[in-house]
Amino acid sequence: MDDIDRNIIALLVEDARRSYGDIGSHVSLSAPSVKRRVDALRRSGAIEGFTAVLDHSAMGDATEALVELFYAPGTLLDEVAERLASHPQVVEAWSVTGDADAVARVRTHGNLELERLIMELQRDGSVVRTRTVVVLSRLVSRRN
Amino acid sequence: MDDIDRNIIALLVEDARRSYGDIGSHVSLSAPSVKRRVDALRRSGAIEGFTAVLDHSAMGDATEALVELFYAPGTLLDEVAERLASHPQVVEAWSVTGDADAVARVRTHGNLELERLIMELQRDGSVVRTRTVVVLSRLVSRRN
DNA sequence: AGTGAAACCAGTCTCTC
DNA sequence: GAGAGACTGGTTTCACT
Repeated sequence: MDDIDRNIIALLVEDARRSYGDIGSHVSLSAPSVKRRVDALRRSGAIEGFTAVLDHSAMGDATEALVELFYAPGTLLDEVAERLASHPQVVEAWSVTGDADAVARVRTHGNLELERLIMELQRDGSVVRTRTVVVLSRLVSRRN
Repeated sequence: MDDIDRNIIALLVEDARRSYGDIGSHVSLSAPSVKRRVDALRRSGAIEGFTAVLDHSAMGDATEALVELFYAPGTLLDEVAERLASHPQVVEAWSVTGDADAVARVRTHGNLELERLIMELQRDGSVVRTRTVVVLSRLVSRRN
């Protein structure tokens, strides 16, 4: 992983559909060389894949929230992760320090669906309590 | 925006470097038709772009945290957004309901840089208080 | 909105350095 | 590790439906 690799990654973060030749002209390398490096970066796991960046508000998912989750003592993380992942509205979730045990970032069509989701999360065994903050607006959103 | 568009979007979220022909064979459309739909989805803003998904822990950014920010009354959101965006470690930030005014998701090389970042955020005018939870592990991470 | 044909461009492989 | 060249396959435009 050298500066050229980091440069290639930056170019692919900016636009994942760039051609190898185009990337090569930015980093002074031929297309095959760029392909070899990108293949290596994917194999090493530094690049996990390529995805489309969506405008969810333009697609009906207008409500975002952070749900803090409090679990009963002795609850297993894998179990928690599995239950959270089973809800398609849970976009991201982390196990955290602090008074809550985990935080889930969720996206729903509106407050009604958010309310229903929170109740479902509370019914998923071992959840003792939740505390939700609703996202009013997105202040920063970096592509990486 | 019909079911075919939603299908095309799902395929591009899964792999943004898929060819139009490949997408077409999944949605029973020719490559040129798929291209026109993708162009339209980009123009409408539903698709904001295409990016590489990185493994940040494999690249030295091992520490993630959520920093709750409390601002002085009357602080302007645009100002807050600009100041947060000026720190490259701030990956995402939202204005939220609840007792905190905003939450920033940050990524640093380690606890030392996190500590320094929190102190810098506190020095950015109008910040009255911060409260930080450190991410212990990633439980769910959906690509969308 | 869609298709198929055609020209053009990009991806990928092998070989050589 | 990198480039050149050749082959394969993808992208894009156009005429047509």
